[in-house]
Amino acid sequence: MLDQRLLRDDPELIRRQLSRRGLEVDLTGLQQIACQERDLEEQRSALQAEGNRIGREVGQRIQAGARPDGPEVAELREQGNRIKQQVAGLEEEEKALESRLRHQLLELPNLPSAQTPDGRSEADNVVVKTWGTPRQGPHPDGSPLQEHWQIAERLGLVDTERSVRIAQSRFVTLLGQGARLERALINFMLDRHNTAGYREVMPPILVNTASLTASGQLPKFAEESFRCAEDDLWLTPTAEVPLTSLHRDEVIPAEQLPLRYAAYTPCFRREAGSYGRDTRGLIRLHQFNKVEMYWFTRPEDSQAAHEQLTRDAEGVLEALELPYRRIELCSGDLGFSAARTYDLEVWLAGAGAYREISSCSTCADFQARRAAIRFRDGKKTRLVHTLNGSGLAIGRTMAALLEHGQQDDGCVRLPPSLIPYFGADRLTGAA
RNA sequence: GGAGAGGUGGCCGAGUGGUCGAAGGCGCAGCACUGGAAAUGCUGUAUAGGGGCAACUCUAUCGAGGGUUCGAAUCCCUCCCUCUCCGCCA
Repeated sequence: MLDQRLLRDDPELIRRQLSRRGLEVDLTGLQQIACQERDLEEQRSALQAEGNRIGREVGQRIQAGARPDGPEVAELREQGNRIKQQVAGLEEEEKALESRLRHQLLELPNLPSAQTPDGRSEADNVVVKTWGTPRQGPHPDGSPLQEHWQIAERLGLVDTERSVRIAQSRFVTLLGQGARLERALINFMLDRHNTAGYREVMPPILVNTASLTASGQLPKFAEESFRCAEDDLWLTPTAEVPLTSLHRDEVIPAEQLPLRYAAYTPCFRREAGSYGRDTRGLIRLHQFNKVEMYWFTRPEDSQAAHEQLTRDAEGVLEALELPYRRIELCSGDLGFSAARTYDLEVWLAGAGAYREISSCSTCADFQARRAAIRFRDGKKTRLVHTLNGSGLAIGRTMAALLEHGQQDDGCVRLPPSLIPYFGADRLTGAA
């Protein structure tokens, strides 16, 4: 959420920054509401001060011997009642304005950071670096490299047809070595992050409306999440949601910062409006597994933290020997809560394309303001900065491993770092 | 699901209509004392919003929301949460 004071003082700055996202908004109305609300508050609190004074005086007179039902007390009562009515009227107006203001502010995305490059769409994103050598087909025997879903089905790692029976399309059932590899990847990543100093978290994956609002999924993107209608609970679309709310409404002691967490959770997304896209395989599912990293930092540390967070995600890809590149998102392609984002794209050898596997963002104080997460800075409290990054999306990691490690004898070789977790150096489809 | 108890400041805990943002204690910070520390003493120590360059000041907040009253932590209503016991259950 954007700062109300900034809205009152410099709406032009907000307008300019939002237009970098391709969002043209007229903020004059909103600014007026904000100022009007502040004026009302001033009037109201002055009246309340007067009312408090009268209340005190009644008490004093009665204690000094005045009769509670005498004329002088009755006069004060009369005044008190008048003020009470006026206050009630002002309060009502104020509440109405406040709620309008809040609702509209909750709909506005974060301001892009000064470092974020300008641009209108995905096409304007910037390749920051590439790592590793993308494997190009075909196999030595001349047969083309396969896509991960072909390999997965051939080796019996997944069962798509039966998944529809159990749930719907866009769900997957992992079997045998497929299930085992998924589990190995989760453990591998969590252990890695643990060693790097992230505290492991296993949060609830049903989250309430306040949590989704705090991290920015609500109110604007309600159609993206699955909802349990009878319970004010939603299936979390990412561990970012419970991790943000882990410290919602808290004041964190400054010496505890930065706080770093890593959580594995299943993630649930309705993927509304993506009909026909990525219909095969593990790329786009209603339910997928992900290990998420999350930082709470002092504002002055968040930029360095963003680099470190991204490096930590890259470290997972490097340990798995998967070629990737780092993309910096342009202002027009930023997610709702992000001020600045690096996407990591892994090379899918069979598809012959880079595919997003991690998104590492700093949200500056945007989520912290929604979630009221502060830290103590001397005498004052200030908003923290929050950062999140996938480390990594498990299904997409498996896809990349299958495509990257496929051999012409039909099996899939795994990187050495994964062998202790998986218990074998290759997938053969036996078991 | 049934029965009971309870939600007060960073923590413990007092407070059943009047000047209470709230006694007392703990903790924390500063100062004094000390060679240094402990102990002791003194002082200070909530959050949010508004006004002011500032000192400071106004308003709100005792789980949340509503009500009664000139005045509510205290009385009334609704809701939420926590704990204990019973039942059920991975």
